[in-house]
Amino acid sequence: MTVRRERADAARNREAVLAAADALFARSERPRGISMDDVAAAAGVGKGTLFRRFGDRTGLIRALAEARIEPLRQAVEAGPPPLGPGAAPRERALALLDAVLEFKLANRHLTLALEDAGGASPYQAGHYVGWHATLCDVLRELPDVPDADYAAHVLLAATRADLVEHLVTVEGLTGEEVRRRLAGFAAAVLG
Amino acid sequence: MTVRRERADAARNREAVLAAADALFARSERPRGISMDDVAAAAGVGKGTLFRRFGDRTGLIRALAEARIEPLRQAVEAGPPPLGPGAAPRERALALLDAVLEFKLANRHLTLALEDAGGASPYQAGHYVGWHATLCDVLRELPDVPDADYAAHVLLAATRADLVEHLVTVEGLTGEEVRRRLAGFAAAVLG
DNA sequence: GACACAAGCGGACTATCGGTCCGCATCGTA
DNA sequence: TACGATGCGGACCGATAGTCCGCTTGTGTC
Repeated sequence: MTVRRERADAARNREAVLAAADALFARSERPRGISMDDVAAAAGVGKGTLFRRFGDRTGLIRALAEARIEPLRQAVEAGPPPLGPGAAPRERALALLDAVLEFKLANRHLTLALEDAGGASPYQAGHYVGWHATLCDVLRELPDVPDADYAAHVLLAATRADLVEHLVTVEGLTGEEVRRRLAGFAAAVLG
Repeated sequence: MTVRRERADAARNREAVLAAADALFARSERPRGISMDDVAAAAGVGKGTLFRRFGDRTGLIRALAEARIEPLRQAVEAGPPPLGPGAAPRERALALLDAVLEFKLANRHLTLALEDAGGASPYQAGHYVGWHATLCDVLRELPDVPDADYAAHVLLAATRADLVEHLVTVEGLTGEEVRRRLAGFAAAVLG
């Protein structure tokens, strides 16, 4: 069983595509406005390369998001409290929600593209399932929250990309204000 | 100023299109899978007729939804309590949320199509703005809810079509169970 | 270094879909 | 019946996701 190493040019192209797509999505207001041709051209590769590597448009966006989310996932799974394990339930729940919101604020366009992606339910994406699971676990330890599963869904729904986008661009809030509001709301829910 | 009456054939076609689209969206699991050609064919009209009447795909879906939502809007604006004006704030808020959720449950595929529609933010749609405004007004009268504007957004986010869809099809809840959960959560938030 | 073969590349090509356009049919009216 | 306005329909267009296959390039072997 020899491990097939990735060819050097393939690795180079993968990086080029991810970097180009990242820049493109970060710059654009409307995710749907960026075509796969755009990404291929910006990365200086052929379209075939894109699709062989990432399967389809959704796959590309997911790969992009997954790379960005990874540090957060690590921090939640094995980082120091209050985000990592070991913190008091209430503090950890608040820290998780704030971290998720902060991530979405920092990557607005990308998360918008991700939650928009191709009609696939955002509720089945790996990162969402992970966040929901840990939030559930934590909420179950709080006596004031009767229905942890549902409460976790709703609290995470408060961080949805298009809601955040609306609060920032239409209602004119700053990122900090949105974070304060979520913190206040969540604190009330957690009792 | 003579009022230009709608021509008889135009009215007939409009009804045919709405009925056909309604049936098509109700039947299909994935809104994106239904093309304008499908609707035109099912209604027995040409594509041009569709677009002249409704502008674009989003316009058609909105027209469809608007017709369905109208009774709910009426009931909220001028119906009897607890949904209509005059009820105690807490009861009215709970009634509104339940009514919205019930609507989305009864029109799952249509609301899914609506919130998906063409990259347009669901937060700027007329019905959402209306629901949010009344919910805000009502919440402001409750001392236990500090940030009415944001709380209204989050509570309405708890009724989002794709979340409801996920709870029903993936987590296997019944509509009644979802309603109970929302009611429990909202009751806790309202104090 | 030369060779052979697998892995990867790229961009022309296809299918589909939203949306437009315009010659023709139909309606309402005098 | 005749006529102008309104509406119809489907051929057509441009864009875009995704496929395909002949060619190139990297890599392990002698």
